[in-house]
Amino acid sequence: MSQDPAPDRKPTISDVAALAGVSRAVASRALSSEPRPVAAGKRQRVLEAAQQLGFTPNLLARSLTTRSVNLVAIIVNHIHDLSDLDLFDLLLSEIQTLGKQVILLRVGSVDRVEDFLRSGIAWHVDAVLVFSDFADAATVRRMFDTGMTLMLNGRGDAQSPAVLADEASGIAEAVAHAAARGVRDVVLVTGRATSSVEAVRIDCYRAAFAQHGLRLLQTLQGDYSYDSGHAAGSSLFDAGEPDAVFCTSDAMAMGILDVHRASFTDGRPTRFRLYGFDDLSLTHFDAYPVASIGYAKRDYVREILKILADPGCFSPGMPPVRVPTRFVPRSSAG
Amino acid sequence: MSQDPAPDRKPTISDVAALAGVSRAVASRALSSEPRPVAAGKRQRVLEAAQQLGFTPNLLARSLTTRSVNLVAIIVNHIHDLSDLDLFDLLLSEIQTLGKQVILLRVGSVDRVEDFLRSGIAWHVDAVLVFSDFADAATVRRMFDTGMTLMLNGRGDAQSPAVLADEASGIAEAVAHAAARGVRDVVLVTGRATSSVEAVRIDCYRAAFAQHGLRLLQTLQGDYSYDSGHAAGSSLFDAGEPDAVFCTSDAMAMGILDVHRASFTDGRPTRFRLYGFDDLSLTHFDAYPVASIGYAKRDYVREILKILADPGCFSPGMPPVRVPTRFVPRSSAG
DNA sequence: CTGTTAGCGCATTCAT
DNA sequence: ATGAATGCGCTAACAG
Repeated sequence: MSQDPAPDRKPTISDVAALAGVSRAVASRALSSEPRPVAAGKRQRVLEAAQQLGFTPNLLARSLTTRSVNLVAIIVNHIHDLSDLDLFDLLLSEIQTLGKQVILLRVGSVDRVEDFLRSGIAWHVDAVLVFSDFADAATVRRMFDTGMTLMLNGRGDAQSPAVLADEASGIAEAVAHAAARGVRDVVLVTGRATSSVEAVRIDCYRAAFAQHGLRLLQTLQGDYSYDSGHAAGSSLFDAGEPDAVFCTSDAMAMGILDVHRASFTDGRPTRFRLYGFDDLSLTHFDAYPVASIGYAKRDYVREILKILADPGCFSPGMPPVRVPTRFVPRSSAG
Repeated sequence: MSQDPAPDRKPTISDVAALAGVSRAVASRALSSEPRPVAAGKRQRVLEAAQQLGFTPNLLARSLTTRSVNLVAIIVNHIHDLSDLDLFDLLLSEIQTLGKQVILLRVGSVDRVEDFLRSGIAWHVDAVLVFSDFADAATVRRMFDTGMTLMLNGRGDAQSPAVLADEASGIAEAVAHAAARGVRDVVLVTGRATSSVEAVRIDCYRAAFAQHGLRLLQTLQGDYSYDSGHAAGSSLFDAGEPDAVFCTSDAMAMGILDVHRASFTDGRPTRFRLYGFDDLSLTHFDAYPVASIGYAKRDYVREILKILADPGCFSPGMPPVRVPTRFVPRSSAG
């Protein structure tokens, strides 16, 4: 009981209760966001007392009993995992709208990831959004004291909800676009196929090529980066002259574009058509008019938030939510 | 006392103590990272018991008494405030190395910022890194229950430590570079001067122009973005032909470069020299060889971490830590 | 060096 | 509808 609230100490709910002349329990109920039974008069007095004292509930103490911190973790390998900043900006903003705050975990260079995660508040978050492919769903579930692990990295399982881009649709559109323009021979520039997402992506391209009777002259391997695209650019014609080059990231396409800028006039191809992937906002810059494949960020974020806001909407066994990708024509593809 | 640890409940320190046959206090001390007096034998037993039970301390409970959560908040307006991703990536990584986790707050679109901050765990963080210019030091201190608010937005005061780029050095170098190449007439493209950082930056340019006897034909105002640079590009020659154009952001310089790409051959100027600001990693892309001004990100992060790791090293009244900027020549400046 | 005790601030029984 | 009492899991203060 705080008969004499120390001037330097932050007011607690006991102080509020004392000032309002009620018990702590009543004060707690009156201050609760949930509608709990409290006499109207007392509720009023409690609210006024809280106001007057500048009372702020201690959320650490609260979470001790409620077992909820209103915190969600976002796990990335590096910052660049969020292939586009606009996506992350939107995601962060929307999560905050839910009244939750975001703790950002970069596991790229952490040696003992599990220890690192366990020894921080992140262990107690209400939900985990996994962009990094550092672990599969089962491992992630073991690493956090939460039932809600949202797999966005393609390594999910039936126990955890997942939201994934449906890459097939966009890739099919892009390849059809090329085929319709008379493309016959193509080159594919990929990232490392260690991530399952990339493996799927590559399969989609292969299938689409086969369907349209396109000939795959060669497959070059990069690491999604601009520099690796630049490097791939040098060996682009090693296996013959392609009519089109498909890249599994915009950054690599930009590297290639820069190596072969002479083959483009006003961004339009004279030697081969160029297709990227991700629909980076950067492709709006004049110098990199890279035709790309992407999904509506707003839809993607909406699906994530739907699950975050109402975890009950997912039950084990449900398939991943799919957000369709679409082909985004730009001059590099003619 | 947990005589019979429920199988579904996570083991607490009481369980560990019981299994090890010691009191909770001893278990607590043995598990502490600080070196506390415990008999070697008991410490061993406690550690084994913890191991065996898979005990993980509840940091929320711990922080309730220690009043420290090992959490630092980073406040930005939008994600793009971290003008370069590489900086943020490094910063995040280094903070984690300190054993702290990062909660990222985007206050850009939040209506009642103060309420938002108070109603989340962020209120309890150990330190706050303020990149956003949404508030001055005094306000920020009121918004968090922490003594450690690190001002990185130029709105600091004597009570809080600050780390700032010393823009003068780099700007002086850039302008000197231009003057040495015979530049006489210049145009300045700025962001909104509402932020004090931008105001300082503009003053530096003006002073440097005056010192070298350069004539400022006109000042165009953008908002740091590529699009605003693009827009400014159209009115570049309204007040005469400049020999050089200085921009207070690389993005704006890139917009201008794209509007006037015909005036550059292989990135080198034929009509006017172009200078940016920020030294974005993007300027390594061939298409945007923008000469720029920047600081060593590693130094900047190191200064921040120095303060974070040892808050005692700052005492009220100390001036901001200054990280020098340098001119980074690239072909756009000839 | 060790065990007992008393909180940290809050939500939640369970009687009334 | 209310209040007294209990517990969340842990650390700190105090005796021994």
